[in-house]
Amino acid sequence: MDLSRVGQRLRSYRHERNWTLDELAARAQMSPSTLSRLEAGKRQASLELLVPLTRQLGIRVEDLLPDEQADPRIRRSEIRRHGQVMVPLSAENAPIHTYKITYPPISEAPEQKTHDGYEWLFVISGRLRLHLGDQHFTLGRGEAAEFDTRTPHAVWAVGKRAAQVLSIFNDDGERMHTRAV
Amino acid sequence: MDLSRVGQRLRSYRHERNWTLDELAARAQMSPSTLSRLEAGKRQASLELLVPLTRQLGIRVEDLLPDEQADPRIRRSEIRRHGQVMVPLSAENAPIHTYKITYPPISEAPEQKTHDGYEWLFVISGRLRLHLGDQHFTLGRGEAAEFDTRTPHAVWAVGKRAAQVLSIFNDDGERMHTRAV
DNA sequence: CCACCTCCTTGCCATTTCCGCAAGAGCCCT
DNA sequence: AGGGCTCTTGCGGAAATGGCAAGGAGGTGG
Repeated sequence: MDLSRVGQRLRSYRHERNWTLDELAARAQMSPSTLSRLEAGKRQASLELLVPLTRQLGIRVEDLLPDEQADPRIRRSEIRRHGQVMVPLSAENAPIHTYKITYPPISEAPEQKTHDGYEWLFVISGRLRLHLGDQHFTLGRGEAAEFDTRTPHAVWAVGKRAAQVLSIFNDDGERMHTRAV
Repeated sequence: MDLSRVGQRLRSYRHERNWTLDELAARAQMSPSTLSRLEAGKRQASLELLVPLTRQLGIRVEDLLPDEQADPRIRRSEIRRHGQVMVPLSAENAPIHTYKITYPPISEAPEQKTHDGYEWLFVISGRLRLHLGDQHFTLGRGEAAEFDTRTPHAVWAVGKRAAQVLSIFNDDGERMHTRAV
């Protein structure tokens, strides 16, 4: 993010209004020299200075920052729970949740769980055991499955290695491809 | 504007994401102690610090400021031109422009001008002379007029006193009350 | 050409703020 | 008790701050 032009933008907003340095400085309750240096980029742009100025100019702080495509990269922390490592691959507020989940191999089936939602998963590596109600499945690398999570289900890795799984699910009980977009 | 809670908001956004101080500080390339003090309000909130943080958190700088009803007061400088004093009474980006204009009395009619737009005016005090194409009018206190500014027109004060006029106009050639809102 | 005005910039410098480091406080879990 | 995790804070050299006042730059009028 380029902050070097903040002062210039500030100045151009001031000029648009035909305000002098002294006038804006007085309205924003700071000395003209401070404002001059701020506009010239010779002072740090702190909120203490910027907020009164943007208020007087009728603009938002964001208006002083360069337009920027929102960063599309997902930057969330992995979540560790019951030995699983879940790496979120979608935004927190996204309608569909995507995770890469690493299941450690365990010898006994965990308890089956039930909740609203629909899940799709793909086995990247390892062998995955899926209990879905009374039915039992084993999925190898490259295999995929989808199921309604309102059915009691349990998922874990079998064998020696952990299983890496790409998991996509949503919160309500509908199939994902029928969701309104 | 209350800036004292900026740090608290920052912290709550971080907590929403279950990020530790060290994690966010590393992502935003600052030391944990700096971030700690910033969140505690013991450091000035400069853009240098805030912008990387808000980028990492996926929020805007404005999200750290208290919601505030936009100040409805118009705060613009008067414009002086040809001896006229124009006090803007509406925002710069408003669809309709409103001014209180003080016309100094002059003895000769200024040149008639033509431009796109529609104008409505009201005489607050003084006597106003209006030339509109071939037609000549004099307006006293309390009188109003409206005309298409594509017609050649000239406005000035006559008599000894300046005339104060409330003037409302828009930029295009339509009547104001027919504008789409 | 000089005086004057307005607008803005900048050197000065006492004072404040910054900020990384490392110690340690508080908390939870075993 | 001990260890791990998270966060806070004292310290001190370094950097930034900001009001004042001098002065530069540009325009206008005598």
